[in-house]
Amino acid sequence: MLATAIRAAEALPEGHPCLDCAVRSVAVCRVLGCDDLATMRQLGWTLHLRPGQPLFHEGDPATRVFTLTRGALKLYKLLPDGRRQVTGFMFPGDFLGITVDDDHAFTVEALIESQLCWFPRRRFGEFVETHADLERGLYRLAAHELAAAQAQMVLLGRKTAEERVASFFLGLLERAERGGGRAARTVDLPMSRLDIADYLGLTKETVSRVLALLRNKQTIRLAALTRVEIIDRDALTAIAEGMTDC
Amino acid sequence: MLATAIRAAEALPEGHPCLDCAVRSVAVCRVLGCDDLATMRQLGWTLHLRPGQPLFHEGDPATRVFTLTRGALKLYKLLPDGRRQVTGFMFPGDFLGITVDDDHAFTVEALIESQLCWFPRRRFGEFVETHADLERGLYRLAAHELAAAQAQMVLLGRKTAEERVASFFLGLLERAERGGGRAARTVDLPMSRLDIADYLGLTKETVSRVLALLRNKQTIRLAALTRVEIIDRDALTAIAEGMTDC
DNA sequence: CGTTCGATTGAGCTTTCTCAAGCACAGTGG
DNA sequence: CCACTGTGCTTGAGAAAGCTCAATCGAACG
Repeated sequence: MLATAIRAAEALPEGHPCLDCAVRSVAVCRVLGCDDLATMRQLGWTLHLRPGQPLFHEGDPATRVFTLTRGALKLYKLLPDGRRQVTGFMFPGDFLGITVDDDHAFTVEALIESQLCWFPRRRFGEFVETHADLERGLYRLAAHELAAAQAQMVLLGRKTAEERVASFFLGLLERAERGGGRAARTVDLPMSRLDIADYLGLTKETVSRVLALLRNKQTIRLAALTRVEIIDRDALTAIAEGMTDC
Repeated sequence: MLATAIRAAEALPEGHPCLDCAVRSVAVCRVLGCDDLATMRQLGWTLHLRPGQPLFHEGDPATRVFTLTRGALKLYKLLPDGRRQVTGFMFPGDFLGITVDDDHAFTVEALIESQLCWFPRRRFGEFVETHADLERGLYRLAAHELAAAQAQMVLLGRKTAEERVASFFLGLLERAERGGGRAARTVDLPMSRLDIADYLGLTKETVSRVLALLRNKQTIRLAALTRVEIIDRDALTAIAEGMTDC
């Protein structure tokens, strides 16, 4: 199915306005498990974001659904006094539009130069209604995200700073492997230390200190500020699950 | 639709084996927005739990889906060393079975005497496939739970102990009002202080101390160990959103 | 009336936060 | 080519929120 979609995309001439849509639709289709690329392509529009640029804010009316095709996003919620909780990061192929409310429940902002494909929410909804497999894919996606959210609750409610950071790296690693299709040893960090801290329920200083700690333990190596090499994955897994001292 | 379902249930003679199923199906139907009660009734089975009795454990194969018809449940995940995160509580009418994995992602345990209606997962899946509206209801339910999980992430990652407890009470209050249909002033706490603590990412001692604090502030009153009266809901809301000192 | 178990209260401690200073790297202009 | 500057990262020291351990309380139950 994915192969079909890619072939369909490649059949278009370079620069053709539909090319991008097609490529992007591949992502939608891959995520939602839908095969009707032709229809998807007719509906889609393109959108670019610069680093730091918001896609929409918490409370904005949810009029569109998106698929991230290039770049990286952060999703977050704010408290009135400015405290922030990053609820997730998105990478190419990820779908953004699971909601039953009329308004968005969180803010989305680009971490780096990003490209998205979007569809009007209503038309997407109509399209989904005529494609039972897509509807099911949407449900599966929501169920999957729910499970991830529950794992994050364990992290935020019960893990130590070191365990949180270890879990974070492993999560990024698994995501990279899912996206890239093969085992990875390094992960990119398109987000700032503050973003990481706000995702893990810590402060940027604590994140920094734990990074230093893991570096001293030879568990990770900071290849660059925004690039971490996992030296000892087993150790990292043990730390992440709190099995260091029991 | 709900009225129809209830009438169908009441049409059966007292003690008839289908009565319970019918009543329970009302709950499933209410939650999932499905109207085909007759079919649901034919598929359902009954199950009772005593306080503290587990329904299933994290990692068990997910072979059934449930609707809670009476009582209250807690859902939790454990770390290897025993640390626990309660990811949610369930009350009558709540549906339990959102997963795409073969195994359960959390443990479920009865807080008090409880009654559930269950269906074999596979047969439920087949049934859902033939009822597009049910499939949509399932998606909406998952999306709703996802939003709730994200709100809980803010609580666990960024709120103070006082804010967490205030949010918890307001959540229970809203749930009670949704279930009861009218404004509520008191909430029952079928769970222990430890359960509350494990839900809020605190210790039972801290929960106890915050309870005393809110009591001294005249924001709540402890009508009994397991019953809280909300005296000043606005104040509680202000605390929950962190708007006390800004 | 005593026992038990959960809830509360108290005292000291630990982890993480806060605030502040120093560092490193990228971009800018002399 | 190199100092200048800004921004984000790191490191340090002290503070605080919440945790741990321990004692006490109190309601339910035999």
